[in-house]
Amino acid sequence: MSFLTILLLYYFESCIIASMEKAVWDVKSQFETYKGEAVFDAMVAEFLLSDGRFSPQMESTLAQYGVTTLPELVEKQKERLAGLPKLQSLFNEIEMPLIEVLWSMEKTGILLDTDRLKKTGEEIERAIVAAEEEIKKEVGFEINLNSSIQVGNFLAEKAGVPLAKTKTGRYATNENEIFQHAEQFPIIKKLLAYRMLSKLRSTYVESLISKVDEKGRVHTTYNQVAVSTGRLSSANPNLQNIPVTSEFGQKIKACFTASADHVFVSFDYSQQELRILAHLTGEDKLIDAFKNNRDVHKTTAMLLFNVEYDKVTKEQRMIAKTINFGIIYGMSSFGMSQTLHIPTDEAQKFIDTFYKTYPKIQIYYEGYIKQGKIDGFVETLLGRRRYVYEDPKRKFVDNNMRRVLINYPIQGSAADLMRKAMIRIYAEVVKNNSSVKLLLQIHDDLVFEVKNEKKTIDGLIEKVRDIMCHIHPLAVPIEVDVKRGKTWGEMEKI
DNA sequence: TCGCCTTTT
DNA sequence: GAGGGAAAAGGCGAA
Repeated sequence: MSFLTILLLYYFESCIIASMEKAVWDVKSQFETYKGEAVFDAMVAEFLLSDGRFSPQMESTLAQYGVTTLPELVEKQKERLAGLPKLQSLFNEIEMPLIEVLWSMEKTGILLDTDRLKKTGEEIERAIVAAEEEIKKEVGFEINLNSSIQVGNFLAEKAGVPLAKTKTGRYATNENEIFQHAEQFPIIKKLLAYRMLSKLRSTYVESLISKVDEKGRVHTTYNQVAVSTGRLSSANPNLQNIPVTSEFGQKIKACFTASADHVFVSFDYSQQELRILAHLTGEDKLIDAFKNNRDVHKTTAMLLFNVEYDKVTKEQRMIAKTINFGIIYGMSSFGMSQTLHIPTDEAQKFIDTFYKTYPKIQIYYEGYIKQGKIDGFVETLLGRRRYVYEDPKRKFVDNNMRRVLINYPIQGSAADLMRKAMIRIYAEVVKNNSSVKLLLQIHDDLVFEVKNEKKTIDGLIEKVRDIMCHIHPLAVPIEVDVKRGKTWGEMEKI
């Protein structure tokens, strides 16, 4: 057989394979129908190919490509992907295989102890009634505490609290705005307590109970194409924003329970975004800190305030932590001044000192933004793209775009690595193993339900940790914190 | 449907 | 001189 013949055969074979794939919009929502079949998800493809401003919609995508049916659309998407090798591999090796993983997680669901949640709900209810009574006594007339307009009017005009206005001219009553007057006006603390409880009741007690199936489990829906950085989102119910901070929040989380003879085991990437920052920028001081397993916020504080590592105070560490995360998000001096409650010029000084401390971070970002403007896009470690566009409706395009771009390679690469790890974990640990179920992903955290046997748990920990830590080697070691517990609210580090 | 507020990572 | 942390979901009031 000549070389040409082989090439031709290869060409025809790939055409046949390509033409056998079924063109589908949103495979996951109809997974039972297409299970085991070769499919091409046009929605998922369009998520990679589009400019990232909106989630892809079928009607408008068809119109945009000037076609009327899915096979015509897919043909054109394939042509585009063929010219973009990195995106093509991302599509074939990450995005398409992820569909089954998410489908499986959704279908499995998580057991909710509704009796316990109802009791917690009653406790919250009592606290709400008490708070409401106290507040209403002080207000002196009928008021709906859930109405920010009524509350704003009362605080500003009756109680005399000096409140700022929102952009639409109402009084701003958000926590950040009113908390600064809490000492002078004690009603504010009661109001904030009421708000927290009321939020817990409506969003996390009543709504969760209504979503339990006949087996006592709740099933979220993961959206693979909602977030341009490549993070997942979770809805109906959203299990990615279950409370963690307050005491009642913990109690709600403790109502998510492992089934009989099972436990939860969770794996949490530790400081993953800052490790990726160290990797992308090659900043030696940050790399050293991670290599030597030092506290990264403390390290920044040490360099920023020019003190010994062991002499860093709590407050210095807190400031350093704010700056570390602020840099990741492209925070402005104003944003930082709000968070730290300091003047903007002081915040600006911290930022300048940060960049002087870590010069390679500044050099990296200058080159990265410049290249992004030249190419018209920026990309993550695995080649996910964010196109640089200008929104004519917004005034300060450059600043906003800049913030988006600065955050993108960090959050996006972290999301890439998590997606890749989930696929390997599913294939190697979950799919053909009835003792292990993958239930949840909360951005840098995976939660499994595992048969409560030492051998199974130990095996899972070894395997999952190995996959997560070595999924894409960086210039710094990757670390994963492992926890276990009978409920999601009572996980203990192991 | 929009605006405000709150929750998470 | 404005307007300023990244990205989501969702409840509720007001219109």
